[in-house]
Amino acid sequence: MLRTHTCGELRAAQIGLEVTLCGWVDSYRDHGGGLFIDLRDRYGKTQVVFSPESGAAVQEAARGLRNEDVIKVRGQVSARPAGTVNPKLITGEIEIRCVELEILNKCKTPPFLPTQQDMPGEDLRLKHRYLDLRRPAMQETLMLRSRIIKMMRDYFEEQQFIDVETPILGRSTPEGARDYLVPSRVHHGHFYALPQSPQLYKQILMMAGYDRYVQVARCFRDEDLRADRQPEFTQLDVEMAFVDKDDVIGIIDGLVQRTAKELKGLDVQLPLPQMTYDEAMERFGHDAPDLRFGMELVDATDLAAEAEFRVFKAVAEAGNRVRGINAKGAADKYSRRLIDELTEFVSNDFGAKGLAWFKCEADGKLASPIAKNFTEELLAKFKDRFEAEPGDLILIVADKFSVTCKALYALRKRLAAELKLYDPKQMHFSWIVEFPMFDHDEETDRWVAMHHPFTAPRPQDLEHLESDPGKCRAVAYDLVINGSEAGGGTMRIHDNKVQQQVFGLLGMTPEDAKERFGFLLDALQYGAPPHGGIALGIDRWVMLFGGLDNIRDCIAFPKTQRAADLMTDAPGNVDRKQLDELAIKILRPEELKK
RNA sequence: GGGGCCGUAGCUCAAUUGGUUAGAGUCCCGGACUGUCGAUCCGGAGGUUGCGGGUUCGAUCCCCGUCGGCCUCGCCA
Repeated sequence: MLRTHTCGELRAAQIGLEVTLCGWVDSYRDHGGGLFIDLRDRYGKTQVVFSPESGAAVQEAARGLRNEDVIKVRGQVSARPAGTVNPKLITGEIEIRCVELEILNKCKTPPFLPTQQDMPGEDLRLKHRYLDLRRPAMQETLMLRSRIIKMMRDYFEEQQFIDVETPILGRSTPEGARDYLVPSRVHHGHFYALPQSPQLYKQILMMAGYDRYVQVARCFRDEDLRADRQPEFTQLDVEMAFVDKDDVIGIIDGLVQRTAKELKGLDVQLPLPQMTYDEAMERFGHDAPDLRFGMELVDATDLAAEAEFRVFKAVAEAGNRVRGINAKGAADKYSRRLIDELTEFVSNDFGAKGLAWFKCEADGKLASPIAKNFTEELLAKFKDRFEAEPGDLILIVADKFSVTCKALYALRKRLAAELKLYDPKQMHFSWIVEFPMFDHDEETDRWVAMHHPFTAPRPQDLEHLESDPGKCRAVAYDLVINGSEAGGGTMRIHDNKVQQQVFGLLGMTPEDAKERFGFLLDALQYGAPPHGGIALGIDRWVMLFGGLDNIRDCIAFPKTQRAADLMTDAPGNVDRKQLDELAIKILRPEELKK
């Protein structure tokens, strides 16, 4: 070891000890006579003093030190003179009187300092990630990530789970997300796909008798990125046999409780609350609602039908919905101009044709540009329905159910943030259950699996699997933390016939199904136990428990929105020779258009 | 593929209605200073205003294109 201690460990108790520290120069203060260095490593900072006692040569060398130089210092741990103790540093009672200095690596003037107040641009941070990762905030996040993963591993090991690794090079299954493909050198024209998740492998493991499986699994999806989405991400993948959904939920409940306690000191009451998908859509317009605050969606379709207001009436008569939210006390905070902004917001991105609004005046009456289309009596009914009080702002969207969901969900989320309806430090955990088995794809007029094609329908819904797929509910459950999908799972089909039936509903011929999933259909006939599981998004857990709003800050080497790594410049060109081995030819853009 | 925001000194930002020599803090360089901890003080260096084109007497500012970063819709079984 080059060092005897870290920069975060020395205290008054070690005064008098001769120590050697290594680290980065965090800052330097040259006073001519004496010179001070804060030496930094991931454990903390320690002040190093260079004075005439250090010797002329050492002091001279110290004078040349600059930020981010990597040095080794030897010296005695000393009490700081009275009045110079620094309470901001955990090591602030002591300092090292340096007698020997070695510069291990001189740092060029860096493009930015890990210690600077103003955050540098994200492109620069990603390009020089080694500098960015030196920032204490990044180091804390990666240490938190490490703790979370360890906690998960410990927890599942205690419960007799076995960690099994599954292949990274697999077979493409064109359902779901776009695959990352890897060309085969041995089989020209054939490709591996990187796993979107280890789904089928873990199911096969259940059939193989490994009835409690866990893996920290890297997953790949070639889709566009978002603040909370990376093309490669990490899941805690779990699968269990001879269980029902309550067993899986129970296991995860326990993990949530322990994590919240150990990381946040929060006492989470179990079982975590559960809400059905239908209820969530009705009350919040989304399958991952943020339950840290109220402002629920209110239905007023029946009242809208009574109005002389054509927009409302037409929507109600067409069987669509008129719904809204009541932003308590927000009437004064939203001027006409700001409401116009909200209108633009819901119409540009969420397909709403407009945003109707009422302000509840001091006299308790609802005021609005559209109020003249309503009788006094009807306005009073709206007021009651939305439980409006003076100062409240009611915002209403009239449209297809799905549009009201999207627009009001977005509006609710935005207003809650703007009105500070929740404490950002607060955490809320819940389950959304009983998702639909299928979504109807308008474009292709086909049923598509809402979760994945291996999801088991509820036993009571088996009968209308064929007759009314849209009504069929799955044994599915999503873990929602603060309005973010933090995990999702299902019980799986363990019956060959049901699995074939579902494949059929998804538009696969028996031949298609055999070609793509023959191994699964086979395995289901050789002793497949009832099983189910879940996958937790580890990056998102880190984000949520770390109070961060960006998944890139939870990952050591993330990709930009265009899926590039600015440090290594991946993806990059490859040699002609490599392509030849793979029998791959790159088309020019104009050739591709054909 | 669509919508939006941003790009000015190494870094973080400013620059009046389109106007004359593009500024500040920090970093960097030189100097001063015996207790600082966002050290202080003095001096200095540092600019293809992302790139290309256009409008104009004149463009950091307006227009078009392009590159890059971010947010978002679609997409994400």
